[in-house]
Amino acid sequence: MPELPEVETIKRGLENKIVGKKIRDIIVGNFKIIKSLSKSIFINELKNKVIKKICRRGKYIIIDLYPKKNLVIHLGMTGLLIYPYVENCDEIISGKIKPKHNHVIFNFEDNTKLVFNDVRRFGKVYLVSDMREVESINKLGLEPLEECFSVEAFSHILEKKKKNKIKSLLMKQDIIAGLGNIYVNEILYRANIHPLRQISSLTKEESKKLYLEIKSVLTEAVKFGGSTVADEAYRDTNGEKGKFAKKLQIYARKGELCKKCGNTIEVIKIEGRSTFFCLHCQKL
DNA sequence: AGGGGTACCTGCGGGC
DNA sequence: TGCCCGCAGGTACCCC
Repeated sequence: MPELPEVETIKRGLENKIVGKKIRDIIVGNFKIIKSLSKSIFINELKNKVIKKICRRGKYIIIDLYPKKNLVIHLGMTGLLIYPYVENCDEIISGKIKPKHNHVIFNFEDNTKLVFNDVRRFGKVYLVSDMREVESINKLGLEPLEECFSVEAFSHILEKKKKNKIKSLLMKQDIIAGLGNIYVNEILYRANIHPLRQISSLTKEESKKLYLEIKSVLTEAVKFGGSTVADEAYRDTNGEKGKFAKKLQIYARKGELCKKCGNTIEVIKIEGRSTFFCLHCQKL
């Protein structure tokens, strides 16, 4: 699912709409989604809390509540946050969003609802008093769109991880937080680097180009509200598709012709994930 | 340390 | 038409 641009789009959507609202009650349809607390505690703790602030870290959405608690949401592959959720909006938005996959419903005091819907149920919801309780967030690496992700920081990472294949490295959340399969494919294509290249083989120019493409692909994707590939699940909080999909030049384009050189786009599996590339533009 | 496999889920499209 | 297979934006855990 959602990688950094999609999660950032959802975060911005919620920010404009639910900050300041008070939670009246919660309906949890599937407790397997809820981590780190019993269901009754989860529901009781959330009642009467006010949404104070919304942040993003990697692919996580962090909702600060008052009195102090943090609601942390990871969308997995197919998680969605829909607001405002109204009866039958599933059909209006898209046949893809089925009410039977509404796993958590937040009812606000003004009678509006925020719905967490997730077909495949890989998503996770945590409620904690301290962010340090969410182990996986502690381990996240640099935020690629923040200043901390500088050319120097990136060179330092490459230096430390020389033996990795470049695609494997970019996919690691504990190194750079927020990249996933779509954007890694896209970034490597634009940087003309084969996904299986050993990091130690990258020239200075290639590393620099790669750094710039990470920043520019993500920035542009955020600007376009992320990517909804073909007719897949991702939607923003209003149920709208991400408009960056039509800008994707390599992802899911097996057999099509490379826009730069006209060669046929190939696909291989790397660590179990489909990896698309043009062997002419991205030499091994 | 890095690489591979599997598991967690549902739904869709293709091949037969 | 139906069944089986492989595939899908992620992560965690196991093994070598």
